[in-house]
Amino acid sequence: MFKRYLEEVSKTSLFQGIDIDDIRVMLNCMKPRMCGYKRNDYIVTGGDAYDSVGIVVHGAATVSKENAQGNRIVMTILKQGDIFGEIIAFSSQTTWPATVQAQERCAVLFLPRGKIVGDCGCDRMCSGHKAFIRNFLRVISERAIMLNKKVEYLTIKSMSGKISTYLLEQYKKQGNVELTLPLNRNELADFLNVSRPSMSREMSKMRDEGMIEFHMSHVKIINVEGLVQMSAL
Amino acid sequence: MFKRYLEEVSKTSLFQGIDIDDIRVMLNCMKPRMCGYKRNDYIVTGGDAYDSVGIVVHGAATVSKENAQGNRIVMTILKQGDIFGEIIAFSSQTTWPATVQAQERCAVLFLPRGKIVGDCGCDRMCSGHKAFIRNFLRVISERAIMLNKKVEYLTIKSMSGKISTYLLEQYKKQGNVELTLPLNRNELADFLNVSRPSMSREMSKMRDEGMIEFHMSHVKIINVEGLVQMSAL
DNA sequence: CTAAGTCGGTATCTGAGGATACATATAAGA
DNA sequence: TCTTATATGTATCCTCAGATACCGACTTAG
Repeated sequence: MFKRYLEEVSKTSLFQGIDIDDIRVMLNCMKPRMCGYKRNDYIVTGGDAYDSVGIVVHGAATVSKENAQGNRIVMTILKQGDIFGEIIAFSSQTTWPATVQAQERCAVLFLPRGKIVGDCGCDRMCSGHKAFIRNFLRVISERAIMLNKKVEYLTIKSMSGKISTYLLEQYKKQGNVELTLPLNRNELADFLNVSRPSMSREMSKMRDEGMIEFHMSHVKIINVEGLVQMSAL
Repeated sequence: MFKRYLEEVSKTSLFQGIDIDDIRVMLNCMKPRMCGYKRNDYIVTGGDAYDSVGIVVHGAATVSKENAQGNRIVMTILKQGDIFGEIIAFSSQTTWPATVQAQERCAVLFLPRGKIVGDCGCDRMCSGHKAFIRNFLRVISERAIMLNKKVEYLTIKSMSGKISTYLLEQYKKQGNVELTLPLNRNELADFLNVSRPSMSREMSKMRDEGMIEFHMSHVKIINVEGLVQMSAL
């Protein structure tokens, strides 16, 4: 039944490093639900009863939320292999906090929340199950770490602080004062939760002060110490 | 060996709902390390090698981080029963991201990260182990959900938006337009990441506009619709 | 009962950064 | 190649909220 997508499933973060035969056994054990959707179909709707983690085995979907007014805000885009609903699987939450909608024809595998930590028939853990649980823990942990980082950025008050913190982090990650930013100005402004023109203004100011040089996505840090200084504001 | 603290351990979120005899078996199985500290001792230092989840079984400790400048910022205070290091246990992170320091004489139980999903000797899951794993998943999930909520608040630009969102959430939770705020003004301002006087000013403005009434921790919502309107800004 | 501390509201001043509009530069397409 | 769309830099204006100071209301300790 799931044969067709076994390949895709094995590539997802949740099944990473698990033998494909074990995955077959586990899927039989967990009794997942496979659903197909066409463009613009609602996969899950915010407020609906929650009972399963979703895996996009094919296609793409958008995760959106609407505020009290009814303005819809797209939060992320799910691609093949991405999962959704994993954070609330083990919480006391009983409804979907957001809406997931098919961006194109797509297929989704739903794993019942209760079956994840082996409430399934098999007494002993199926052989891949431990790895699966470890993967699940890893996925949630990484989400929490990512959110934590986001909170850190949002908590920085001044814009120069945000920008220099971001640049220093990239510097640390890329190990070179000549950086290639992975985000364009719009995305970066969005990530730092500031307006694009203001960010440009600030970056130009930093350039005038001799802290950095830049052209499009290329940034060169001139004064590391100065940036460190600014990052604390 | 751990008998003395078995009672405390059984009350922590990680061991919630597990039979005390099972806990004893599990502790033998997981080979945790029990350490005692006196006031101001460093329990773990940011940057040190990470290998275990910590449980404060007695006393209190502070979690702090220092920025590039060297300014130390206290992030949370751990009380008896609280755990730390749980978010990175299953990530690829290998060092402690923050420093934990004893605020008073205290005792900490360290559970090796590798032993949590039963790499221990016992082939089959010890009977309480599934519940333990489920608890662990719940704890991390709830942390992620909390962080997610925090991000949502921090992302709201205007102060009136933050305040009305907060009040509406409390309204929803308490089910009554007459609210009792669980935070005092300082804490609330801190949570919303704004300055206290500005918040007071804004709340007074909302009162003058006939949206709310308040006195100390008691707030009465007069115009729910109006608040909904504001929460979108 | 006084003194010192804590908590909350208010007023004034100021500046960081948002909104907007527009110019330029790069990329994509016809 | 010329055209169109998208990304980026810049200038102007103006608002929102931070900093600071101060007052009054309560609380707690001596």
